[in-house]
Amino acid sequence: MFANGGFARRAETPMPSTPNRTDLVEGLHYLSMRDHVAGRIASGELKPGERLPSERRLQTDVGMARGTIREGLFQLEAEGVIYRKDRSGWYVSPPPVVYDPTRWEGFMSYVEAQGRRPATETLSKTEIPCDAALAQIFRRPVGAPMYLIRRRRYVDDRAVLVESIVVDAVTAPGLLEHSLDRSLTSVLKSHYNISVARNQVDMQPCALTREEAEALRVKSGLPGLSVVRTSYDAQGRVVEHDREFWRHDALKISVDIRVR
Amino acid sequence: MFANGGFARRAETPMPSTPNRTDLVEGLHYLSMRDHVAGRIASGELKPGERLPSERRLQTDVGMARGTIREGLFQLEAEGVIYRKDRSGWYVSPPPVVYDPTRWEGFMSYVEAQGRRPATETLSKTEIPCDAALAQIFRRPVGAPMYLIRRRRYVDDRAVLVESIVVDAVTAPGLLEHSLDRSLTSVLKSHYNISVARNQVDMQPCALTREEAEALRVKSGLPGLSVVRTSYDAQGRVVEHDREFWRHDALKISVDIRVR
DNA sequence: GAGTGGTCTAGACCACGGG
DNA sequence: CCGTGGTCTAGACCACTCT
Repeated sequence: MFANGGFARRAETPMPSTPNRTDLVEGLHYLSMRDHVAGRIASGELKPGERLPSERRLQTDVGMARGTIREGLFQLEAEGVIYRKDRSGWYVSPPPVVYDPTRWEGFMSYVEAQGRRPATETLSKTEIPCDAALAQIFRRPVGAPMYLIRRRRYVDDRAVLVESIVVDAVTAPGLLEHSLDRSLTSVLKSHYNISVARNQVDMQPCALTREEAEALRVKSGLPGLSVVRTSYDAQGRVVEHDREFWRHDALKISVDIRVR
Repeated sequence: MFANGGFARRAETPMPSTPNRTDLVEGLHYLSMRDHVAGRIASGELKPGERLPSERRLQTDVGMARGTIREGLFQLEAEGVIYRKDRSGWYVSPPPVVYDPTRWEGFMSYVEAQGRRPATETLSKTEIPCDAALAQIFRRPVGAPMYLIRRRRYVDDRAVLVESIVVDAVTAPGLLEHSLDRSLTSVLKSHYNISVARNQVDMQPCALTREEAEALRVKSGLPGLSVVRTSYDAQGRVVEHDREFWRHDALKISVDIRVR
């Protein structure tokens, strides 16, 4: 298409019906470009994890300026269909993992249950003094000792989230000496007999700032999902405060609620 | 870190108050541009709902090409800080509404409870034959009569979501004759004695397709949040199947879960 | 070193809105 | 009508990866 002679006139069809998913012929170049690539993915020509042709290659393939090519790629990225590795190329996204905030299984469990391969990497673990914001959350004095744990988690070797966990050092003394590359909840349970009775979870679309973006090896400013979880024990004491930043295309939230 | 409890965008680097020349803080122009505008919003110079200067005006203000200006604006849009009305301009986003999928109050209730002004507009209501996908969800034969309701919902006069609701026509005969501009759940309860015992809710970042984008009067392909809810009664019968597309910047999800 | 995406410029024309 | 954002072109240089 758009073979020669410049521009196939934008015939802009009036769109009477409701085609919903597959928008057919579009007058806009970046949309045809998007559909061109989406078609090659849907047809199975390009499979999850595979690399797309380079932008300059696509440019000659479809005969558009590079900016227009990129506009189409950004759309597919926003849809979660493709993702990029910085300066390496564009790749077809694998399916998202399903997360149910009302369940207690940790990341390792539910990723594995979905037939994917989870991994956790501890980026840092330090003791910090409680600042004003944490003081309010934990109801502890400013300056009280806290543990700060930063971890990166993977699904099938793709980094999907970074998180910062804060735990009251008085509640779980010596926590940092344990291995934190698995479930933190189970460490708290088995070594400190702490169990969670209540979870407060907030989720919101966000943009990944430089720190998070670097940890996920993506471009700063890409859309992400922020998940903030505060866990309480039966006495209402804060056990854990966790702030996660997910790739926006890695996660699907699913909640099943029954009236009692 | 954790500087404040909210989700205001976190500055990557401190921004000097004089953005004249040699902004060495960020080597990248579109990031200084982004921070320039973000600063004017944070300082209160630009308030929620207000219009930003035009792109060409910003161009002369900060001395960059228009493409670079737009790159910065897209970042702020992804962060939910600003939004655009097609060909009208860029505006400062109002704060998001909080949605708890585990609660039963409808849209009208929880928006009002947050001091905002909700509104619902019925776009269409029709009877349709059950297709294959609906047949599976409702466990009804293909071709069985169904009601399809399309609505648009507002917060403070800004359209924030469009939804398509499907209800089994046999379960709620004559449903379309009632006013659907308020809570559908309460109509089902009061006129048909149907109450919901279980909710299955799925949420996933998505890109708004043309149909949804037009209904929200935004550009096709903008990031959004897809919320699919299926409601069941005490007998496990499907009461309602609802597919919502939200502006990505209009919503914050908050769940509070207690172990029983 | 070659190739990739990331950034940036300086134009242009268009469709649509009523700032 | 004029101004707006939306789209598109055709270059350029850079930082980074190693496809």
